[in-house]
Amino acid sequence: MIDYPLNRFTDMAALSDAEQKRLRSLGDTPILYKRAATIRAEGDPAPCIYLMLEGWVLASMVLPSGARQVTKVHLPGDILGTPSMALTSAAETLTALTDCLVAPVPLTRMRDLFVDHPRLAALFLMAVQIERIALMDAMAAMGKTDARKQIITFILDLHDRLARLGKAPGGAFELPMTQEQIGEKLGMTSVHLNRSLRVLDAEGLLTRTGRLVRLNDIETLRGLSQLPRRQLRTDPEWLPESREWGGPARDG
Amino acid sequence: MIDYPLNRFTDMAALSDAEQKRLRSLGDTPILYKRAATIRAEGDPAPCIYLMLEGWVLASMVLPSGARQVTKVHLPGDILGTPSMALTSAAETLTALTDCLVAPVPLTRMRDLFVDHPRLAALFLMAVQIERIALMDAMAAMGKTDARKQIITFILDLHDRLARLGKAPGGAFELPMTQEQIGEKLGMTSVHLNRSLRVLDAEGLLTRTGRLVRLNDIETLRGLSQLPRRQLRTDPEWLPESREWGGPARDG
DNA sequence: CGGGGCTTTGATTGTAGTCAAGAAATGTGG
DNA sequence: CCACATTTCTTGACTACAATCAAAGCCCCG
Repeated sequence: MIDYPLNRFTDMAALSDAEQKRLRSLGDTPILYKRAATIRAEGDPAPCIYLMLEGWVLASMVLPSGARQVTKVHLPGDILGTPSMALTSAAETLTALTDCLVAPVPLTRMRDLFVDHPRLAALFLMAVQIERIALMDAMAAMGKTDARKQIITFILDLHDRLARLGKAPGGAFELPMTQEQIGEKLGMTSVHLNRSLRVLDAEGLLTRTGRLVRLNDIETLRGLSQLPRRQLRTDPEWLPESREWGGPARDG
Repeated sequence: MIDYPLNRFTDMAALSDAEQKRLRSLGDTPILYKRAATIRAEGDPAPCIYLMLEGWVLASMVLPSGARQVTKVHLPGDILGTPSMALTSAAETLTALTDCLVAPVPLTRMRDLFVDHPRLAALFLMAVQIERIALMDAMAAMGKTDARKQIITFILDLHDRLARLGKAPGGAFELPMTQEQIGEKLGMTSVHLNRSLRVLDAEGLLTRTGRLVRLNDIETLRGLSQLPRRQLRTDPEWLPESREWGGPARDG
């Protein structure tokens, strides 16, 4: 029974007590990874996924050329490592950006979730689709947008996700990534990223003080961002009904 | 009961008779869309997903700037429109590249699938994860790769998917896309795509005759492609058991 | 108070975008 | 089956955004 942000699920539908309990008992005892630790490397066996409780985690893959592409910046409440559910070995490397807390969920336990709680399974599927849309959006930004707008889109996305967790007071937050890593996310070199960042700084749109980023004019930034605002479907009529009982609780 | 390629499911696990039957009765009567028809536009309501039986379909999104990004080229056996399951309106526009046949599946019917057949629900989830990995790969190729290698990766992916359907005899296939559309997929202008294509042609790696593409040296091309070959997890031990009975058949 | 990673800046190169126009292919109607 | 209209493809000339290479300054941490 761990205290874990359920927003990935509750954003889309109300959960019964039994469901909340089930989700909270889904993960094993959380593990603490230190900053820069590798949680799981590309190619490793992938017998579990992870619920993220605290910290920042980078998901990335390395191409044969040696170049690294960051595919996702994960925040608390995210579910890590799910793309690899369908593969014999992990598709992405998961690296701790800060000290962080993650609870492993053996895939065999996911089976029970699918059997006992079709509603939670459906919500899990929706969460995955949301991630997929995030990838589509990132891809569109990369393909069709110049560096400056891409940075705005990225920072704004982080801001909105942190704000939902109450972690971006006054439009400011700590960004624990090097410019190299941000560049690897956006598909540009750190040099070019740096220049573009200072342009944004000079324009007064955002201020950086060390790793602290402050969005000075969120509305203007939102206007410049090239992505549609997605509207979550809450309580879709196709969701299966809640089940009050959903199989034996694992921990008594 | 429609004849539909089940490879998206059977690639990963054997299906019981009941399961096959259920999948084949999932879709409504197939609809024929003519070339260039819009199956569903971005922003439309999205009450269903689609099973694809025949033809080619493009999934794309348009940015505020007016630029279009193609997010996926769909082939027979694919499941269309699933990203929008989690949204109030469709995230992508689905356009028929050729005359094509698709069977709509109302989302309410997906609910029954989740309730009656947890095993099929889990396989569906895995199929979605595969799509997500495809997006990650495409993203990596865009961010970290030059035009020539990106084209190789794209053509090779199409080839492999068609070959699995027996539609790329001798390493050749019809590609019913304009260079503009291919450019919109790869994040480059049609002019630049054209020049890069002719380079590949001049190098002898691939031959184009009208819309017919022939891969002359697949092994060399595969070596140049910058993506890892993903290995599907077949029959993962965490899959729920088959159910012989899975709710009332819809059509008797 | 070093030292190593990170950031910043400059100079130069190169890949890809833009604009434009002619050629080829494709589709349409008579 | 041909003639015309419309896309699509191809090519050239020029521009610009981003990569590369290199070095200096900064800052945090031990």
